[in-house]
Amino acid sequence: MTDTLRITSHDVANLAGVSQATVSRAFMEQGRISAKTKQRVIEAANKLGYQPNVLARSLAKSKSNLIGVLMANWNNPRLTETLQGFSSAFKDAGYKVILQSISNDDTVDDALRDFLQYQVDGIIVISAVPGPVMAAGCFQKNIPVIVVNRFTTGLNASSVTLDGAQAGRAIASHLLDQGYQHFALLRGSTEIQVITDMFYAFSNTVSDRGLGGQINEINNISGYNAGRKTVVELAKQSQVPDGILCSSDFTAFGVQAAARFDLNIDVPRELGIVGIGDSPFSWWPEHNLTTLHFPVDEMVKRTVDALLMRIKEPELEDQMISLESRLVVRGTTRKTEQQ
Amino acid sequence: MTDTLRITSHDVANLAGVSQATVSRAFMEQGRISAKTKQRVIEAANKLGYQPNVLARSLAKSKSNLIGVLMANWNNPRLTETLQGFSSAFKDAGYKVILQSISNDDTVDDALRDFLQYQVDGIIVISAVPGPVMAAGCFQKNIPVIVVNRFTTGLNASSVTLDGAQAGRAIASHLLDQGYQHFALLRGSTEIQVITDMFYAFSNTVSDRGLGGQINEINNISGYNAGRKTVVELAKQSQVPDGILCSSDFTAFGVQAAARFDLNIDVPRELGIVGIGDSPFSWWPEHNLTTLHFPVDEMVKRTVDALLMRIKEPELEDQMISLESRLVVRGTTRKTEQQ
DNA sequence: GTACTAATTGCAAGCGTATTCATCGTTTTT
DNA sequence: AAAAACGATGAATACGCTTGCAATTAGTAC
Repeated sequence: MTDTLRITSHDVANLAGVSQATVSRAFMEQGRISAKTKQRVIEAANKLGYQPNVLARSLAKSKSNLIGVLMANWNNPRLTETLQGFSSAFKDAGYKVILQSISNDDTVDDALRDFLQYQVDGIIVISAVPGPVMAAGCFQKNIPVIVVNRFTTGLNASSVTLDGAQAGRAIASHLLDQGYQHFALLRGSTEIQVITDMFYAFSNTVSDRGLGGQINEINNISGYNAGRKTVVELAKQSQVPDGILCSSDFTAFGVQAAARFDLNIDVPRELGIVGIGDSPFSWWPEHNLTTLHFPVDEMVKRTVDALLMRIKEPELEDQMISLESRLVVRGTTRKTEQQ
Repeated sequence: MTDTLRITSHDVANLAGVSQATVSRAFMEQGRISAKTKQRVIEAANKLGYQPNVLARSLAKSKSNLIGVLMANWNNPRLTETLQGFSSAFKDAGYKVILQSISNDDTVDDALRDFLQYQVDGIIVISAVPGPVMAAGCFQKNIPVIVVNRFTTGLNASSVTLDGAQAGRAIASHLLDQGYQHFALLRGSTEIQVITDMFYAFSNTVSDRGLGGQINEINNISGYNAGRKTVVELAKQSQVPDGILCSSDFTAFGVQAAARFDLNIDVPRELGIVGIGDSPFSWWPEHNLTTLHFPVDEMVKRTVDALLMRIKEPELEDQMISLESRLVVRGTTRKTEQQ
């Protein structure tokens, strides 16, 4: 095994007959160097197969060009798209993404600690919330943190989320317009602020209409089977609502299945179903789900812009960005033609 | 803004009254250091909020503990699960994952070049194949490359894939056992070796049975709409087969939709449909798809093991690992009871 | 208490690049 | 033609850590 490993700028310098500093300058954007020596250096580098060592560069510049991304939910297709978006967008901006996912035994803060050790220039947390201590640590080290898809406040971190209140109003309006009156609101964890906001706004909108609409809020329901079982249970108690809002598409699909396979309830005539996320297969005719659109591209863009801005100007304040989204009306809710 | 930034081992050394080298040893696994000074150092470090700089460590040790993962297909849920698996498994092994995804304009090799600049200790390429030049470059630098979900040979890279031939035989056997005879094989790109192997083995198995089974292979069909449209077209020409194997679940769902909504063909009686991937929602009763299981966990484990092994012992040879998988028989193919 | 060994600790030289400062050759100005 | 201004280059140092080597201390046996 011929050890051609580890070609450094010194090797290139020797071959090109210049100093190491000159090689360094040849590989920088704004390097003060004459065109022809640059040319010569590049040729020598190519001949040797030289690649600058980014780690050494990072050390020297005290800037890693690394962004730590923490992914806490791999089951939502729109969120994996978001992850993809981050990796592309940061690549275009000259950064690399270092990825971690949360497993059961380790916490958000452990992951953040690892990021700090790698000297990341910024941190994105998807669908989880950092602990206050760690968030303060990042703040003190001047490393911006942006929380995506979770609202959080008082934490030295920005956040980018859907506008839960706006969404709740939009969904309620649509359902009320279509004559639905008795609602069930199905959600998983009670600790997700955006959903809380959404359900709150939903309830308020229903009360404001003053038509005597009723609301039954059921927690800890998440996923297909849970959604399906819940509706069957409600039916057993003769408490089937005529409108169900689910905090995820998957739950909504389960609700739909209950109506279709278990209870023989006509959707959307007897029951309206609304999901959240606009999953890539929710438009398929076998589902045809009315669902809240999830603006992946905008979420990525706003997040990346905010983070890069903060990296460039550390004095900036945290932002709470909430994105408007629209309801995609399909076949699981009634639709008036004149709309 | 009190600039408490950049606490180094020197700062800790000062506070603890020891040398910087001692601080370094306190933070290493196998550091030759007495228990009580270690204790003292740790306390000082905590007081200052010190975190070792992994970049500097990597530079000094010529080992980055970084694994480059290149993701080329974000539409397949089983592959994003695989990505998640990699990030968890490498974390447990003391590595971090640096993630890149392929967009239209840039190539696999560009991404690999970036990985090399970050001095990664190993590279995983998911659903894409490196160019020969770059693969040779990695080999020369002694950085192991493993290609996942694509078979490739003669490239100084290992590969981990499904065993296409075994899968093709299993699927053909099942369909023939159930009396299907006229087949269509739908695939996307013709350049995926595993699918080629699968279709080849499928065809051979059909011929071997000698029942006069026919096979129509159709290329460049990928995704729901393409699958649906294709079957409708076949129907127009009265060439509807009685068994269809699709190179992805999504295509299979489209085929199912054509039968259900466009052509009113009875599945599985008149038409058997088989997908590949066992998508997380393929078991839902509205789909109930017979599909080839995708062994995510095993694929992750075999890949990680192979890569770590190669990092530890660079002399090892490349491996071509192919994983057996089983057909999950559900409602889109006939099922004999005595099975 | 002495001599010897083993365990700790400090010193200093890297790891590969960026960057300040001084030097030197060029070009422009008058 | 001399002075001034400028752009290109090299020498040297810093970035924060690891590690071989030497020096020191603690530990053991006699």
